Amino acid sequence: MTKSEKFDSSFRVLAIVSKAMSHPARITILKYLAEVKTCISGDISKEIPLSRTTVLQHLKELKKVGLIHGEVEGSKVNYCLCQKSIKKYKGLFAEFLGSLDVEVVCKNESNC
Amino acid sequence: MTKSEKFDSSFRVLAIVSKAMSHPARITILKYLAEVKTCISGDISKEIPLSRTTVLQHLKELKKVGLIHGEVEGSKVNYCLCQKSIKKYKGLFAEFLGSLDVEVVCKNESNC
DNA sequence: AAAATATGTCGTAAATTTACGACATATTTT
DNA sequence: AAAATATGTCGTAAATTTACGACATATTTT
Repeated sequence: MTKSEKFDSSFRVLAIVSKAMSHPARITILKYLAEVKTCISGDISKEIPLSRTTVLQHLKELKKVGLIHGEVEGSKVNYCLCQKSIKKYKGLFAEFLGSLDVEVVCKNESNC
Repeated sequence: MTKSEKFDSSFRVLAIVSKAMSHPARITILKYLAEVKTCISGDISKEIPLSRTTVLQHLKELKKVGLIHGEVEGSKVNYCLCQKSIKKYKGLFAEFLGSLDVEVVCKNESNC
């Protein structure tokens, strides 16, 4: 259904990244990773009010778009922010939202 | 289920805006509105490869978070970008993604 | 070795999202 | 007034997302 090769490729990328950030748990995880400034164990269900499996699921979503990456170390997996993609996505969002910042002329001038 | 008062309020806002931008059709609509620099009829299904009702549905999503707003004018509705919220959200994203830009110290230094 | 810890894998229920068609209604056009 | 145009409202199917629990397995600890 959402077989959207119908849409512009760069728009699809933007949509995919947005989707990765479209859940408060995932935003919380990203922020947490930035705050502790280190890699965390995959089991951060103590920090997030969700079960371990659900948190794992969210970590997988973030990993899928490259916002984080995980390194296996013995019996645990350390997840870290991926600075490279974060910078890239920051640029993408700034560019896109910036491109929306234009003077719009409407008949009815009650702009919002 | 996603009764997430569990999460920080500002994180929830970010998630809601991200969700609004998480579909290529909606990104396309926003970009189109910026390009034509005017208000468009609710029926832009000629520009978007989706049916009229589906496009309407997407317009509603964008309206819900305030990225666009529609003005009824006779038998038609003109949708416009809402500069106010676009600027606000641009700031939010820049601030959030900027806050993720920190030096992360991991044991295994293969940062991405 | 046994217990504890950390993950991984499945399956599943409930909620949402996405995409449309069928109608109904209101407004313009001709 | 009739036809055309622009929306609005419903209902629905199929796909996805979200949240968990039950087990299985691998690795550390004790």
